[in-house]
Amino acid sequence: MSKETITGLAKRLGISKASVSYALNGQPGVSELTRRRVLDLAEELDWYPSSSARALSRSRAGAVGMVLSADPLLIGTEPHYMAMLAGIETALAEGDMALMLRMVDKGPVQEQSTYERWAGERKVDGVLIFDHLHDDPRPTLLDRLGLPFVLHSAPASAAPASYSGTTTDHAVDAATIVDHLHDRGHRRIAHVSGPHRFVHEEERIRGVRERAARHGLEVVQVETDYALTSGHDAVVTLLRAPEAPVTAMVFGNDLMAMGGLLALRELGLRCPDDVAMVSWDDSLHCRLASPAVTALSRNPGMQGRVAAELLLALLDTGTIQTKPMPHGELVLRSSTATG
Amino acid sequence: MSKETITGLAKRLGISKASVSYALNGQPGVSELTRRRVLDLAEELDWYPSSSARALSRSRAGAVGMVLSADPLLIGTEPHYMAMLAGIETALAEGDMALMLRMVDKGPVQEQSTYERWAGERKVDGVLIFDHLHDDPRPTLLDRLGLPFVLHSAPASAAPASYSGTTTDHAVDAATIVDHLHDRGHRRIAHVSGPHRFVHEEERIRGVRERAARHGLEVVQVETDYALTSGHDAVVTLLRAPEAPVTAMVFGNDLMAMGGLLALRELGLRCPDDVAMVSWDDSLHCRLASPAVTALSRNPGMQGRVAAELLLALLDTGTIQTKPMPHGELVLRSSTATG
DNA sequence: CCTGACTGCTGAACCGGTTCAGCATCCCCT
DNA sequence: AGGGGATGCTGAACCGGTTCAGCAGTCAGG
Repeated sequence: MSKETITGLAKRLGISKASVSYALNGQPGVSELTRRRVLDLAEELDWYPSSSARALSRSRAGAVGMVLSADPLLIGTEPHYMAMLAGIETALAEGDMALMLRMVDKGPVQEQSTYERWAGERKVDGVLIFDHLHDDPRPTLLDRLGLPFVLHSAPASAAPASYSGTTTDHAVDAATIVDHLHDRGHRRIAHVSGPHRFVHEEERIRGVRERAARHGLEVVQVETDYALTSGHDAVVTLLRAPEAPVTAMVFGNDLMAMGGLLALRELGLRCPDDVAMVSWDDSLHCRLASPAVTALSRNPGMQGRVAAELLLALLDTGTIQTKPMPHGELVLRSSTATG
Repeated sequence: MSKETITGLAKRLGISKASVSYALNGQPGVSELTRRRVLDLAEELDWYPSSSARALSRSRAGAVGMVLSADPLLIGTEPHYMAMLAGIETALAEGDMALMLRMVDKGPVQEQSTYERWAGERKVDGVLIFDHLHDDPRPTLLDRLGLPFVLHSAPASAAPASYSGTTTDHAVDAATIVDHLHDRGHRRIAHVSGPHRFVHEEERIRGVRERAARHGLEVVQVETDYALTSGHDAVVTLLRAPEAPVTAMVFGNDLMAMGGLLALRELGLRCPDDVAMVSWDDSLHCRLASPAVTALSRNPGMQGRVAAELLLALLDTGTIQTKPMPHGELVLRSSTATG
């Protein structure tokens, strides 16, 4: 039980607190000999400076926060989040920052009051936000609170220069997907997207529509909410429609694609023979499904890592930068194979 | 930007810091009138006391830590972790505690040095540990460090009374699974377990063996490491064995069960006709697989929540308690259906 | 009328670090 | 020999809360 403090160390060594502090932090003002003596003693006692005392005097918490604002069920089943989190944590650990995690289910209000609280208590030095919304209230709020932030994975078209973030060009990804379906001979496709309030969904929708137009493809758009059952229901509705049926479907995430597969099976239809499928997120689900589902692989772990690094840079040096993420790569699987 | 401090509040109200502090914390020593005035002003300015100053003077961090010690790939694909995390976070939020998360991949050494650091810096008030090992060094270490902890999901047989934790009776779960396979007419089964260094795996293995013996079943044990490919490889090995083949397999987690299904498909065998399968963890993977896999549902979210509540109680009142978790329920699916 | 308990409040110490201004030394240069 | 600039160190203030001892004022009981 190390009840040791900096004063204790100083006494043992017969020097002042100040010198110990300088020595520990690699600051000038102490001789190399003294520095060594301090570091050695600290190691020997395995003593670490109290994080709260440090936070208080430096006015820096040494932690960044992240709010996962979603249905716990969705969070639990979406491998995407965990992969992203793992990337983020790795980068933060290297920058010697702790990750403070909060999960809220009652939507944006809870998320925002979490930020207010964190800012007021100075509990985190910055936050990472994602899933950019139309008229997103968060950047304004965070600016007002003076809480630095990085906006992760904002659509390229909506990328604002006034704050740090990673951007994704969904138009390119849309083109990749649509081109593939066109190659495979599809002429009428459905796009089952997530909620339109997400800016990235809008960009995807526009991307799909424009690229499809170029090829002379018809597109049916359906808005849903990323849940497994929504994917299922969307497919049922699509296939019951009076118009000519689509021959391929693009899903906004892997869960909906899985729901779609279930629906197809129920309806006695086969994939890809009757309907081909593509998921906008790749995950183990897509690999394991039968048929395995063609999906856009976007490496959420690496992306999370980059976002975290941007945040560290912002906190360290105040550098505001925007980093475009690499385009997704379409992993071809059976769900879009041609007979 | 609230640069307000407790001194500021005190000045505005013309009273002392001490009174403001008492008022805020619901402590006696101030009149109801004064308390109201303080609380109202705090609300109006939306001011919150600095967490680091508070942590320093109370010597309490207001956060608990958790180290996820596993291959990032495994973490990202195991829905189990996320569900548990969601439950834990919910309980902590209610107890007004923050969750500090760290992910390490280089195994136990990193995990232990994280605890040393956290304890030294007094960055967390307690930690949650899980995946109890044989001769687990962590309880001893944490005791030495004076860091309170809760051991989540320790096997009932190994439950020590000296510290708080949740326990799981794997023998009962093993019986549930074995009974089911016996009912379905299997006489020779395989048990593909996780690493034996986990105490719960040992308890499961013993549980399966004993129950099987009672029914006169033969059991083939295989030790692996929870990875998808390990499940796959185990199945290939099992089915190539010269002895009589098993007709049912029990997998230590959902990923291995998925790997097993893949292997079966490759070998041109059918589930459940040629080999039946059961997973010890339920998850979306089991539901979505084809055939859907019979699995033991254990509600990791609820269990995480209970563990977090134990930790809160321990920190609050020092209460050491052991809570047994409900037995798992076998969700019957096609992978063990009879013709 | 005096005592003692209780209420409401305050000044000051304290938590454990960081950081600034200031003070010796010592060395180099002219 | 003396001025100027590093170098190495220290005392004290400060970060923003909590908490303790103490001090008036009030009020009930003997």
